[in-house]
Amino acid sequence: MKFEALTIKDIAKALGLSTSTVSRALRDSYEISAETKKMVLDYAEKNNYHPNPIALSLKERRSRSIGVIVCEIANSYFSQTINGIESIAYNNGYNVIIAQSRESFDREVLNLQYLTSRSIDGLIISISTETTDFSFLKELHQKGMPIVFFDRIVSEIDTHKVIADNFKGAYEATVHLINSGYKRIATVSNPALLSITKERLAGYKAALQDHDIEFDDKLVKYCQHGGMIVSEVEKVVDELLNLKQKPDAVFALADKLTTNCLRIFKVKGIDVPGDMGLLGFSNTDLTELLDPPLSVIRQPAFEMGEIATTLLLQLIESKRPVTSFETRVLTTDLLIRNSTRQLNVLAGRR
Amino acid sequence: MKFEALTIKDIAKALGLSTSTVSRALRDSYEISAETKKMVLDYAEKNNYHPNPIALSLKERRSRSIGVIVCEIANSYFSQTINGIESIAYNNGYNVIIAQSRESFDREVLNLQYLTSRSIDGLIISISTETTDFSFLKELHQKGMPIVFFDRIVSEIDTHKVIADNFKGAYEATVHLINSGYKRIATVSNPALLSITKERLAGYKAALQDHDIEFDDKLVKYCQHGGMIVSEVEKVVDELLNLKQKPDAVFALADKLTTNCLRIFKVKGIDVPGDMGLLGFSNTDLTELLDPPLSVIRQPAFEMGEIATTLLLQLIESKRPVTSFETRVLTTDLLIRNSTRQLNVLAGRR
DNA sequence: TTGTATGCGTTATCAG
DNA sequence: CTGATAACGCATACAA
Repeated sequence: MKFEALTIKDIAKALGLSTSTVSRALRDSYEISAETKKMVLDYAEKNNYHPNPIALSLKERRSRSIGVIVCEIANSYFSQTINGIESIAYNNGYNVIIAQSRESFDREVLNLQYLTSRSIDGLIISISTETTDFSFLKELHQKGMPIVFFDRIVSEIDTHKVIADNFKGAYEATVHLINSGYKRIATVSNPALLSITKERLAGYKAALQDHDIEFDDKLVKYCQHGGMIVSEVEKVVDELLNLKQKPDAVFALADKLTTNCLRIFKVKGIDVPGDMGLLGFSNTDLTELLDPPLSVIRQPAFEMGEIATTLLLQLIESKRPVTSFETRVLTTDLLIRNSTRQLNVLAGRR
Repeated sequence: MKFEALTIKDIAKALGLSTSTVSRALRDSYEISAETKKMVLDYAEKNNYHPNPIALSLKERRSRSIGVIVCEIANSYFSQTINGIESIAYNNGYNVIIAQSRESFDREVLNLQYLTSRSIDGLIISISTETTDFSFLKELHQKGMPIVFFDRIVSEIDTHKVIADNFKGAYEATVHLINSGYKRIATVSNPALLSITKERLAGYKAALQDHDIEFDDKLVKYCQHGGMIVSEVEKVVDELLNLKQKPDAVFALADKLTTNCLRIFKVKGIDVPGDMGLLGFSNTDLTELLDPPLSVIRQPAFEMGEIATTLLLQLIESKRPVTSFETRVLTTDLLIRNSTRQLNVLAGRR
């Protein structure tokens, strides 16, 4: 008892018409008589006819689906972004096909190959921490595949991009740490080559400079796998703690890094913010409920997903090749959690 | 400069062969001479040929993609499940198409209509809180669409199901609350008709009974929208707090409900676990870092996604109609967080 | 061993 | 107003 969907041909046979007549009737063509139209429409309605999207895709050379590649779905920032993507895609009749790179370049390329070659109309991607070779993406872009980058962008490829104002976010966060009395602020970050890392570190450095604090590159630590592996974060935290001149605060430059730093501090019995200040980028909606309530920089993930999708659909549906691309920069929110405890500690510190 | 992929026809023309020869050569058919095969393969390789998946889908009447409908992606439990789903799908060459019902029955049906009618080969779904009419799903199932339910299942439809042992999880959690000294344990739960609600409430009731605590239905509160709206949770918490005989603990029966209860208690200045015990189902990986560290029941979300997908692929790829379906029940983990503070409070309570 | 013809479901083009 | 036919890209039964 195999699933056999009703086709236009079935309707034609049942009604003694030709397929083209049925097709036109269904599309409400002006050249079909009212009665034929009604007959077809009624029959289609009653028998729950739906055009076969795959046949349509073949004909129209478009699949009405967009591919999304992120490193990991189970990450607040990315799942919120996908939420926004799905929201716009759904409203415009597009499917969203999800793939995860799991921070692996190889998987990213495989996903790319897999999704492309005509099965997606466009691509929204945030590249993996490992990716330094953009030739595949470049080629894809040159072949005419509409691409929108978000978060971890590839600056060399000229297309729409959606990012948070990472510079400003990091700047404000660093200033907040400085104003809270911290003097030696370390960073735990993603790989150095990632766009977000560069932008955030630049903001951090600018804030230090504006407050006459000397930049010390021993205080900048990188996690090659973006904090996916806890031990990796633990290693760099240990390195920081073993420095001759220990830092008094950590600025974590990504979601997983922030929460994993907190986790490691807890395990090691390091009191936050007593022994060590902590602030980081994070999009979980639980940061205010943490112990201590953690001040965080939050990215407008949902909106970023919405905007990326809107831009992508513009690219997909534009008749002429698009020549001018934009980079949307959204503001981040610095959410300051002033637990009483934190205030006391900070007061004592000053 | 439009994206024009290489087709089998192009290769045939370029090499002076017929399309069928090329097709067979590419599929490594035994009836093609080694030299022709090599010529075709080399040309395809050099020109980066990829078969058009849409044409393949039309021919084979399968899209090699599976649909996933959940209420919300940006929910730890569901994003973890999708992680597992994507993992298995990827390894088997299937696309994952995501759709969100946002706890709305109408959207769920629209998604269903949208994804089906031949554009997906199978469906993995956890129904929305609103859904009480399963006729659409039933019809789909009868038409032969392979379906696997997970988490919020539809017991009336006979197909594979993947659930956590909600009864046992809730039982153990309730027992833990009882053993911690709580005597009047309220529940905040999803709508009563949801499978998970029934199973969890049954576990809760059984635990009460086994410990000679009378069940009081005034202590059972439902949130129609699954805690998507904070105010909804706040309302039922208020109702509980206004009871003549106030509860001394809350057992939250779902992810969002748990964290939102904690959030509301914080806002209201209710100390957990001093003024009010709290324990709930939750899959965020931050519960141990919360204030207080929250004991939770965790579902094996990733594995559930993996198993659901494995079962679905079996259904899809089985030649004969499958007649015997199974319900996989995975054990939950009760993660007990014994903060010193909590221990003191509980010691004082006894 | 290779080529020709057909069909998957749909729409567009051309006839009638 | 309606019908026949070709085409989208591919695989395959059938011919050669």
